[in-house]
Amino acid sequence: MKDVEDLAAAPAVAPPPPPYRPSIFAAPFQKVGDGHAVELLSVAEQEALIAISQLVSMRRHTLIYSEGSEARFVYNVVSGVAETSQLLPNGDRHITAFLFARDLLGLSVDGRYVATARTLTPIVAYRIPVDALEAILERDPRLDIGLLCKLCHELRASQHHAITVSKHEAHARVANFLLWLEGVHVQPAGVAGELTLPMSRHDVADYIGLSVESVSRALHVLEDKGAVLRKGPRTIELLDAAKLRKLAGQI
Amino acid sequence: MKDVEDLAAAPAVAPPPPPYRPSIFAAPFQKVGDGHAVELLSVAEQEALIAISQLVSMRRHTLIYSEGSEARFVYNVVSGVAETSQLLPNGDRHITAFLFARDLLGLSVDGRYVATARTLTPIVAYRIPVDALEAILERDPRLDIGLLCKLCHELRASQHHAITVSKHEAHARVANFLLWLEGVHVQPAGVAGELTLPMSRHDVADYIGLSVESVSRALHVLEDKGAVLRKGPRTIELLDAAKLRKLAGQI
DNA sequence: CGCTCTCTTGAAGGTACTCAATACTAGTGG
DNA sequence: CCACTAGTATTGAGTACCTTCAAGAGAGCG
Repeated sequence: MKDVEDLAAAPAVAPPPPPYRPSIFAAPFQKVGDGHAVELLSVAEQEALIAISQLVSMRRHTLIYSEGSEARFVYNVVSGVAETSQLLPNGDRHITAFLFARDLLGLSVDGRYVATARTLTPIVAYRIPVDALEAILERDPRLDIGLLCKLCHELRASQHHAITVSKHEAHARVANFLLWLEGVHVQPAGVAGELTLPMSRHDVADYIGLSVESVSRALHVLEDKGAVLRKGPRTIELLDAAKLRKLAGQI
Repeated sequence: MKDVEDLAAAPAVAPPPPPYRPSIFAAPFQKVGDGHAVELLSVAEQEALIAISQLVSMRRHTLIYSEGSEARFVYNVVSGVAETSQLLPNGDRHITAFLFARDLLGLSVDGRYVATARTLTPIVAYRIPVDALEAILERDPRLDIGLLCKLCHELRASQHHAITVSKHEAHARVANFLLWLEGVHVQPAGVAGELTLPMSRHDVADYIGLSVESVSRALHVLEDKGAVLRKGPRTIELLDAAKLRKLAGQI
């Protein structure tokens, strides 16, 4: 696994803008809209970001950046799935987030990345230099507000994740995870109600705080109760969403 | 317990600015400083916030706002401790955050508060109308960046919380909680190494995802191992910080 | 000073974890 | 195209931990 930032001299540059544009998607905190996520970047802001960014593509299972290394870029995912993780002192790995199209990654503190990021699928993303971004932020208050919304959105997701992970039995956590994934992950042209998992059982386990075996057993339970059907390790059909919600503790 | 926003006609207005000023405290994401939290508001920004805000004080165990109600204010805590919580469908209560001086509360989505907030101690805070705040944000990019830093800080805290809560045994969670509290909660003039808990066992349990009894037992374990000493239900002396860190899994 | 609420402690039961072995998938090379 | 292989996923048995239910001790408030 190679760190793409080390390849700065010869990055894999994807084709020009047309099909892809920078995009930030989140629910605004203002009382406009119906509470659903909307595009937060104006065309002008997209243009400004395109001007300072580079569209890069990476293969699956590629290290994007490492925890603790100098944070020079922020990434805006165009397509594909990535994950951010942190290594705990005892050797356990905790996945802090899965990131999809229209998400941002590259959170840093004191100029250093707080997590390790890697791709789970082939990915296309805008790579935005932080110093150039900061220069834009100084001048464009509307862009700042868009980012504020996105961060609020992320914060809320993280709090929701903490809830999922703290209470609930194993099968409830997995049920919650499947429902969440169905909502956020745009499926690659498949059968309706069929969920394609871009991550391994190990990733799922490290995300919801269970052992790999428990995830497997939990899926078995959900299948036994008729809520889902395992069609393959990475393919799960949601048979009964209502039942799944009930098993997830969402009553 | 009364909702202070319903008392808008006659709020408890605290004395003029001198001793208290709006303050936002967080670690910036830029590579300046030593990685520690710093004040993010300039004097001019503090003045601007004072101009649109009202300094309010509330008694202990007072409802500040309810989940789902219209989000008209953001609060900047000056002194005291508050908590935000969410009620789960199954009746469990999950505490999303404890908030101290220099923290912000009032996160909303689509104009509605996402959690219920209540005071744990007597509290003094700036109550900032969101519409007036948005007007300032439109014009002051630097303030936006301050808020971005604060949100990053919160997001990181929330992710750390999710980690604490997902892995780890009961005594490790409690040890982590005590160490975290020592770091963020300015102690009310007490003995060095002595921790005053502003929240009940029930609150702690709902925060770290354990039962009240398990929290109690975990404290017993930490005491048995010589890491802490319970001097009272709300007073805990940290005898051996290194040992506590080891028990917390921070090695 | 007594009451109530909070906190602690005890015992039984259930759930997830660890260790271990087997089945399967997918990627590789012949 | 097929066989092989390494990694991934599932299943089983035993153990350790947390939760629940229950009762008692302590603190704080009127």
